[in-house]
Amino acid sequence: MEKPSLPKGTRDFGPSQMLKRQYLLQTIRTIFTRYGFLPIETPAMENLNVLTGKYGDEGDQLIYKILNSGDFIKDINEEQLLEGSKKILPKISKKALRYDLTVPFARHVVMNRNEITFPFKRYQMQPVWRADRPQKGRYCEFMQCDADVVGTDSLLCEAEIVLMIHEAFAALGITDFIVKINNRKILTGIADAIGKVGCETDLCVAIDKLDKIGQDAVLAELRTKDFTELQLTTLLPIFNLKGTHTDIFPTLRTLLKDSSTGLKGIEELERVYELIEKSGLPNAFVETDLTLARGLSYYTGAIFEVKILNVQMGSVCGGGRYDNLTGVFGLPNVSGVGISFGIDRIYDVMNELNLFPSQDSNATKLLICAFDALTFEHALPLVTKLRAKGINTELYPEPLKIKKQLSYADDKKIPFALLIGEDEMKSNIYSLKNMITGEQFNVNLDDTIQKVLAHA
RNA sequence: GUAGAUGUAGCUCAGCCGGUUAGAGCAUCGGUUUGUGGUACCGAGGGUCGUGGGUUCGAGCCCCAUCAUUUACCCCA
Repeated sequence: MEKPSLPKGTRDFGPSQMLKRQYLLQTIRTIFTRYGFLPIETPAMENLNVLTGKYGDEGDQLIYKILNSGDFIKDINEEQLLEGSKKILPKISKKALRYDLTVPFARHVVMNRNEITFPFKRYQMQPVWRADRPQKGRYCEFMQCDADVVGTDSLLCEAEIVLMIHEAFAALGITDFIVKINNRKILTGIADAIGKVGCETDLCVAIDKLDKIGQDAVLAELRTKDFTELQLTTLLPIFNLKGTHTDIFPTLRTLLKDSSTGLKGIEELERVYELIEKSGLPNAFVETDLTLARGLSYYTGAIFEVKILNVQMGSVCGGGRYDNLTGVFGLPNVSGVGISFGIDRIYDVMNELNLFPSQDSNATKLLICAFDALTFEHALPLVTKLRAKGINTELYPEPLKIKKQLSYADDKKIPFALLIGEDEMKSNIYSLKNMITGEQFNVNLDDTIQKVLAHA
């Protein structure tokens, strides 16, 4: 006998988990809809070349590739094998599981450009797959909830993303969170300003560790990446930029005065702050974090990440603006910006903080217990009538011992049981048992309907 | 890729210095109660101690290997 098992980083969801997940998804869906986003879905798999090259080298490594059907190795000779897996990959795999929802969305936009009215706002809630090493809050299969708008440069979209995040977390009861915001143009500007054009990634990776390993260790790491002492000295003031955006931006503007890209980034961020404030959210939980870089290589403007405070968990939301994602598929000048809620992490956090409301109201309300075959038949039309009244009703599928049937009701937390024996069948007066209080009433069908509905 | 931790009943875990027949709680099933659950009491089933080798008179315990799980780093939602 083989023992069943699950691939690592994947999970089953039982009924109680699913009810909570659906609540979470529904809450976010409602808010996306309120902001004018409409749903689409795309296939679990994409052609491999659609996905590769969009996420950076690390990202490409983590894409699950699907082997070609049939004899996938038939066109490979020994010589090619020796060239290594990277070379033969395109020969043995043409498809892959999607790594995020943004790239498939860009692909969808390009393919449907003639039907789509721009700006196009869509949301998408589907699983994605990453061949990562699982650990706390990290899974190989997880659900993302994306809202993106493409076809406009307007910074209102960035501002509305921040508003949506606030509204979503408020609806979920999460109050201690912070939206970290940055702009890739500022990062480019910083690299320009110290004369390391194009090295913003190395820079960010190092700066990001400032809190963890300290300034000296960061400088040491940068030296190994060929940063000169002069460049590091120029960089130093940037390390100390702390406080609100109004504190940071004047200094930053001076530091980046020679980089037109950097200045543009500052200007954009300032406008986003202004729009958020004018939309009526003056005390937004937003913080400019110059060390925020984000690995996905397609971002070009604003970048976001949301951290929940007081909980040990990586970021639960991420997103940003991408100017050229549709461009790589042949549709230039369509800028997009979006946000992705990582609902598996949000689920874990809400569970930890006990924020899920009871989901009992979604489950069965009434269990009908028949004592024997005859009363079982009698119960059949009753079930239909009760269901027609909108009451979630079950008839225990076999007329077993009442003990057994009530145990089932208790186990499933069904609040009412309707007992039907010979006497009840003859009189049409049934015993309705309240499973919570233990009280029992003699009722007809109408009373049953009323009592059960009243309980809800 | 790097480093650590852990694998004992369906689940969570005890198991002393290496010593006789490997335990508990929960869960499951049965009974006390053949028309009444959740509480209580009684009882039952359930184990190749991850796997393979080694040391030893003797291994759940020590050593080696291997597999699996998990945590942290990197990176990410």
